Amino acid sequence: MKYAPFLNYIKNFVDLNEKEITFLRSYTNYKKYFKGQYIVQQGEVCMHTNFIISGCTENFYIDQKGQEHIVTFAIENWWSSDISSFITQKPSDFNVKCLEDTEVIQFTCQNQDEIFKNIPKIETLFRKLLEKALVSSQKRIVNNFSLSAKDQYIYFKNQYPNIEQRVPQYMVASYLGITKEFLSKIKAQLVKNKS
Amino acid sequence: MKYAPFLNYIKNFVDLNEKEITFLRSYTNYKKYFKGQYIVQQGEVCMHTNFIISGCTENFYIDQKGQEHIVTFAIENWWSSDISSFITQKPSDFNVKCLEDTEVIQFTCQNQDEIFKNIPKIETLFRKLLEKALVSSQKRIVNNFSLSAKDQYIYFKNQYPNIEQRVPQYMVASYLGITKEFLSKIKAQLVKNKS
DNA sequence: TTGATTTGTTAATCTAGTTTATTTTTTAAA
DNA sequence: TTTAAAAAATAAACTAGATTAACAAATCAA
Repeated sequence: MKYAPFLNYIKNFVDLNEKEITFLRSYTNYKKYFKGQYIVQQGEVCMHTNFIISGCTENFYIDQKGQEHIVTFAIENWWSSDISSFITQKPSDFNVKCLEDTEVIQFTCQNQDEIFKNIPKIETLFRKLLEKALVSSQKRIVNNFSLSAKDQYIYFKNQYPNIEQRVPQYMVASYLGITKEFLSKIKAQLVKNKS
Repeated sequence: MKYAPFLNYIKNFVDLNEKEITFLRSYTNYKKYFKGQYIVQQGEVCMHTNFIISGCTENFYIDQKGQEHIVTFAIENWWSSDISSFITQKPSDFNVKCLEDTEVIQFTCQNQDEIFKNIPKIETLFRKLLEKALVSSQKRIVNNFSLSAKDQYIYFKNQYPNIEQRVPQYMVASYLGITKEFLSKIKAQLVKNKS
C-alpha cells in the first residue's frame, strides 16, 4: 500500500480517524518520478507540495552568471517543493529535480486548503513544521556568518549523515556555497589531520 | 488605545467579532521597553512573541570568538522573538535588544496555544506568516550564494529602506555579515560611481 | 565648551576561498 | 572488456573581503 509511509508519518504527530484518513487520501495522490526528472522547473508554477516516500531530490537554481546553486536536498520522510511559488502560484525561481527514482505523495494548493479546512489538526501540524523549517533556515544563515567552510562541511555531515553518500561531491560543495575544488581541498586536509 | 495598531494589523488579514477581539486582548498584553533594554537574553528562555507597535529591535548573537552578529532587525508592524527558543521553551541562542524605546503587544507560548485553539483563523494567519518568513529566510540564503557584498547591501537598502536611517552603519555591516570597514569601502565606491 | 565615547574612514597587509588548467579516478554504457 | 564520459584531486595564480592600526567626525554628558 503506497500511502502507508505517508500516513504513518502523519500519525506520528496527529491522531486521525477512518473518515479523516479517507478524506486525506482522496485529496492527495501518489506519483513516481524517475531519476533526472524535474518535479518543478524554474519559470513554471510549483503545482504540488510533495512528501517523499522514497528517493532523493535537489532544489536548485541557476543565477545570472549561469551558475547552479543547490538550496536543499530532500530524502525519505521530508517535504519537497518550492514553497514560494506554491503559495503564490507564481513562476518558480527554482528547480526540483530527482537525483534518484523518487516516489511521492503530493497535493495541490487548492487541496491543501481543503485538507486544512476539514482537518484543522493537520494545519496545526504544518504550522509546527514551518516553525521548525524556519528555525533550521535561520540556523543555516547563522552558520554562514560564524563558521569557516570547513566547519560548515563538518556540520553538514553531522546533520545529514545519510545524504553525503547519495549525492556526488560537487553537489555537496554547491549546497555549501563553495567550489568543488575547495571542498576537495578541505577533505584532503581533514584526512591528513586525522592521522 | 494601545492595542489599536495590533488589532488593525490582525484585521488586515482576518475578520474578528467583538467576542474574539475581547478574547485576543485578554490573552495578550502591552509592554513598553526602553532603548538598550533586552527583551530576550542569550541563555534564557524566550517567553514571548512580540508584535512591535513602535520602536526597533535587533536580534543578535555572540559567537565563540566573541563576535557579535545581527540576524534580524524588526520595526513597527513586525514580529520579534526567538522562535526556536519560544517553541521549544529552551534557552535562547540569541539576544533581542531594543535599539529605540519600543512598545509591543506580546503573548506567551501557552497563550498562543489558547488563541489558536479558540480562534483558528489566527492560527491560519500565523501559518501564512511563517510561510512568508521561511521564503524570505531562504531568499537571504540565496542572496548569500549569488550576490557580492556590494549587491547584498543594495538589496538590503531596497528591501528595508526605513531601517538604514535608524541604525548605525556598523550594525548594517553586521547584518550583512561583513566588517564595518568593508561596508565603508563599498559606500565610498557607490558614491564615486554615481558621479 | 570641553573632553569622552561612539561611530565612521582610509590604507596597508593578509587570507580564505576562487579560477583556471591539468591529471587521475570512478562510473556506466556498449 | 573496452572505452567514453563524469567525477574527483592537485596545484598555481588570483581576488573579495578580513584584519590591523591610525585617524577623523559626530554625538553626548557635564
